[in-house]
Amino acid sequence: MQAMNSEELLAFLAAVGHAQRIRIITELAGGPLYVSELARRLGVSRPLLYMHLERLEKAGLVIGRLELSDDGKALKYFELAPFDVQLNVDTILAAARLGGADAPPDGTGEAGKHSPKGTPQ
Amino acid sequence: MQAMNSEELLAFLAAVGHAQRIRIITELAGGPLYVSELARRLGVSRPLLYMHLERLEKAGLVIGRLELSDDGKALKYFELAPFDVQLNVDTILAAARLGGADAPPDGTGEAGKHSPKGTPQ
DNA sequence: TTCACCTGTCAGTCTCAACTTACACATGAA
DNA sequence: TTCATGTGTAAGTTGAGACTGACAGGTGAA
Repeated sequence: MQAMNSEELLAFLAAVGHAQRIRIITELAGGPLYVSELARRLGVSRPLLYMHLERLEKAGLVIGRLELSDDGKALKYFELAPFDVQLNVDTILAAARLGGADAPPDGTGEAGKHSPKGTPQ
Repeated sequence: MQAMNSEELLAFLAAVGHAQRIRIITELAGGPLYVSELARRLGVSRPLLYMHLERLEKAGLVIGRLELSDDGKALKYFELAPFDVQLNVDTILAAARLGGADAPPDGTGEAGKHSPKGTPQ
């Protein structure tokens, strides 16, 4: 979970930055749940929940596994993946330096320019 | 920057979770810049940049101030606000507990339920 | 007066994520 | 066979955010 590039960081932030998905995380914090049960608890349609879970899984926030219940039914369980991300200027800059989708094509982003008053150009 | 509720956390995450705004943060990390100059550096239209900056400001990530340059021109400078957010299951749960826009109407979200195999209902 | 800067905002278009409805397909139990 | 349960996906609609272009205003300098 350390040193993600800007692409991964973006996926992570976009995944967590949504009310429904925060609720999913909150619910899964109590332990693994299968999709239909989770949908019932949240009052959300199953296809919609699938989309959110897919997004969370791609971002590495949840892990899904197909499990066979005692009575032979296939249940898709999801559980929280451990994650811990520090978010400040330094970590964002570090991610940007690692490149990724949104990295500027040219290295025009040197730090330390500070020109709050001098005529810029 | 500590103990934000789910609403604030969501605003923060949604603000940072966007490629363009990550680039804005990256650029502002080098020091304050006024809008037109920033727009030029990023190759972004000014109205669009305004929207992003507005969003970042509402989330408390940047601070804008109108400044008068030496030759009497009004320049709108933006600079990074200090921020440091830890993102893991605990901090998200803590934010959810503080309530906010996405908080569930009923307190159905107690942790510690763990029913991965027992018949849920 | 005109030019080259700047701020600020409005009215659009467009794209994509979010969301709904509906289907096909399994299983075990009545 | 039918019902209630589950998975998985393929349509569609919709709504919000992202983005563009054009405007109105201000300044100082040529």
